[in-house]
Amino acid sequence: MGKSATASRGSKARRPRRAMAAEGPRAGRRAERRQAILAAALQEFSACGFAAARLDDVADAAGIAKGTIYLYFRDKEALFQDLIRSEMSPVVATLETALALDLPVRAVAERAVEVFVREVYGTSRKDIIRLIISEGPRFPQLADFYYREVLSRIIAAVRALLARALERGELRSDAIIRFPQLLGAPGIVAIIWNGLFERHDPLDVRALMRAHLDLLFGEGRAK
Amino acid sequence: MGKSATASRGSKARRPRRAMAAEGPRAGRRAERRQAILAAALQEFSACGFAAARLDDVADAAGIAKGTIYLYFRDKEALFQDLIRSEMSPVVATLETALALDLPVRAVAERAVEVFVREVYGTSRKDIIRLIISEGPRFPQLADFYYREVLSRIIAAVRALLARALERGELRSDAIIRFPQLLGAPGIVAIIWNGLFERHDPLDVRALMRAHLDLLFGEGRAK
Amino acid sequence: MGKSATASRGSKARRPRRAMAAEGPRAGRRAERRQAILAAALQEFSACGFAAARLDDVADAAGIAKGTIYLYFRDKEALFQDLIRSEMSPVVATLETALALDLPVRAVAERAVEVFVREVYGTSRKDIIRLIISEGPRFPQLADFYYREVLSRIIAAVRALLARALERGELRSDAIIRFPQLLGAPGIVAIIWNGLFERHDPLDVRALMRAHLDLLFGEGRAK
Amino acid sequence: MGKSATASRGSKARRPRRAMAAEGPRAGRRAERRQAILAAALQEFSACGFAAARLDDVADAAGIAKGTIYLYFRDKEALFQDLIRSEMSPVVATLETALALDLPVRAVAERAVEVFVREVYGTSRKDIIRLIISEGPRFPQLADFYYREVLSRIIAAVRALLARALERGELRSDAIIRFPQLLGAPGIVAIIWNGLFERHDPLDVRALMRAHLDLLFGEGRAK
DNA sequence: GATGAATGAGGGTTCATTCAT
DNA sequence: TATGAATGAACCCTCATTCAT
Repeated sequence: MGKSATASRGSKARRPRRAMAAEGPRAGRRAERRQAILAAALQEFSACGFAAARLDDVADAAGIAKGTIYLYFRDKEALFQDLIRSEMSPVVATLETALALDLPVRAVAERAVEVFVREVYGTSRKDIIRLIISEGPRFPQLADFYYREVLSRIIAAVRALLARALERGELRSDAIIRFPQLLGAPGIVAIIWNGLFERHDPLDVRALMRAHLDLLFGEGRAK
Repeated sequence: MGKSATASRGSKARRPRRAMAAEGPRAGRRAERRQAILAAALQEFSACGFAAARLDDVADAAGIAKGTIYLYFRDKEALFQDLIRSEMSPVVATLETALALDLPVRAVAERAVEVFVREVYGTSRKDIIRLIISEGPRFPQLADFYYREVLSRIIAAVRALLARALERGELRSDAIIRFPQLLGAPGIVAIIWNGLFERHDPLDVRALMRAHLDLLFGEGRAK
Repeated sequence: MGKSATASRGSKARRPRRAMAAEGPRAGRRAERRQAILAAALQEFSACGFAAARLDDVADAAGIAKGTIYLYFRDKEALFQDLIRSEMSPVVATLETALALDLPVRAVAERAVEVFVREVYGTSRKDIIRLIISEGPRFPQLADFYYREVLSRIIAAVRALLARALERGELRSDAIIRFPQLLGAPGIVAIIWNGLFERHDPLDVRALMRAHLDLLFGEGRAK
Repeated sequence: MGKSATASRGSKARRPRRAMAAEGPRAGRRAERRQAILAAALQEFSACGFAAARLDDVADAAGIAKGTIYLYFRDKEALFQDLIRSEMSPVVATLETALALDLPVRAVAERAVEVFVREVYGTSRKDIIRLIISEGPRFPQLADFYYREVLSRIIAAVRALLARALERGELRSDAIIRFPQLLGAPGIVAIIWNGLFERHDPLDVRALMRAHLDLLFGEGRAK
């Protein structure tokens, strides 16, 4: 991630407090470490929750010393919040793009399902969502951020899509426009189910979400 | 003496606090206190999560001394699990009853929505469900219990209801029979939304769930 | 999360504090601290017994923070056991050497008495023995260790010595070969007496043990 | 123990603060309970030591409620000290009598051994001695009491016996007069051994003590 | 920068002691 | 007198955070 080459500085110069990640071999190394810590943090926070996760274990998993974490993050909470923030943003654009396609709703919806399954449910972002659900109530800033940067944007895109569909007569009712949450509900439920009951009763997410689309739009296949 | 198995301390089976539950003035007082502790615990666990909740605060909220908790619960975890178990069981029967009514699906579904809104969403049981979602992954026993005693029973009742409906031609498709989770999805989403985004964008649960029913069964009103 | 086995917390094998013991400036400092803690622990455990000793006081006496103890010892019990083990082992070799000398029994015995008085009775090892006597019944592992690493080796050395003496006709009877404990008995009694009645009736250990040897071997002086 | 019959009082009379255990059915019951508590306390203190013994367990073992203990003993320490005091006194007289017999030392010594084995080693008094050894250093009053009421009296009796023996030429030396502790040493060692190493290497006390007498007085049998 | 030893506040749990019944 | 529920101080242990190297 961004490991471009810059002029290596004369080795005696006082190192310049890193004003803003000027790209250099140093900056590259720095970004790598940051990523390693975030990855380890995701692992630990997912497994234990915020309060019970131990920075000791994060450091171990990242292959660094405990103190080093504090060179990259102010404290445990900053690490946690940065983690959440950094993971979700990228997927939004992809979803927005998928939802903006000028196709029949059903087709768009199926693509969005694909994106969700591939980019969220099938990756560690699923765990990020779980963390937001679990810890969000204790971290209002986080919920705020998530609402502002992720949810509201997706909801807006969904609303636009559905408005188009309504005009074209592709929608049975306006219920889902008033409550676009309903479109994402099976995704949320799948993530929760996966965390709690997978071993009692495994769930086929894709099938679940397709079934949901069938209910919303009728049985017709699209694409 | 802690966890290592070396220091021998004759294995005095911890005497089982209260074998008898003969109703007496004592038993009444006891049950009251137990309830007070559970109520306080719900408050604390909901607010902080299991790990971060402090028994000191539970005691304060219950108006008792810290040590008293241990007269009623073996330890923090037992308190937590007892809390979950004791709160959820009662509602199951009510839901089962509602779902067993021999009426059109839509009518039954609306009644179930009512039960949910009144008995779960409108009460602290909503917080219990949040706790199960948040802490369940770290307490497999809890998830097991919840699946066995609550979910599987409700799902069975839902399936029975839907099978009846299918025979009568009241169902557009069998999708929801294959994934009865879809029926509960809006409830779950509402609870989560309530915890995270209520202040950005309040949600009318009843309307949300009605809208969902409209999507599933068509716009027709029932009852 | 304590003792119950329910809350799952991935079994992160506690990383083994210090694998390497390569002598460095760090290792030296480390060993010093360890010794300081052990010395403080001896003081506290001797004064209060295992159960009543407070790690807070150990830390104070060692001039460190409470938490630091746990960087060197797993828990209170490990500290206790390590203390016992580390203090007693060194003296065994010295005693074995003294007992293996090819001299008349009486002479050897007198040297052993000297070793005991100088290396045990006159040092804090006396307190270690008191601790073994007091706490051993509650710490079978400790009694086992002590029997295996200390007592049985001394007894074997004593038996060898006495067997030689018996052949040479230096022994009045074989009684003491059957019960080599009798040779050490005055040492034990002296330690106990010292702890209990020193202020009522001080005891001259050396004289006591010499008198005992007189009884066992006759009045003859040796050396 | 002292269950004599007195006039039972009219049941309305204010109970008279029990000035001094006036013998009555009440007093008898009281003494019984006291004994039960002491017996239970001996069990617990022996098994766990003073600090680790729990009054809860004492109460359970005595078949009474925890609070009741405080009707008979001021606090945990008083219970402990009363326990030690009450158990040892009786045996002193017996030993004094045995030691005062006008027989050859060896014979007297053998009788004393018998008394010890029967009245101490074979009974729970052995545990009392263990407790004095273990806890005495932390309870100076106890050591004082024990020295005054038990040890000094036995030592005096032993000295008198040995003085007689010396006059009659039954003694090889005066060593044992100077250190009468030597006579009891095997008893002490046996008690300690029993607590620590019995399962590694069981000990025949009687044989041990006889062997010791052989060493002190020569092989001759007596009686 | 990186390290990891050290810190010490904090929280779960125990248990001697009290007191209302 | 007897009870046993209730108390709360005390203590072990953890872990986020700091800082000398």
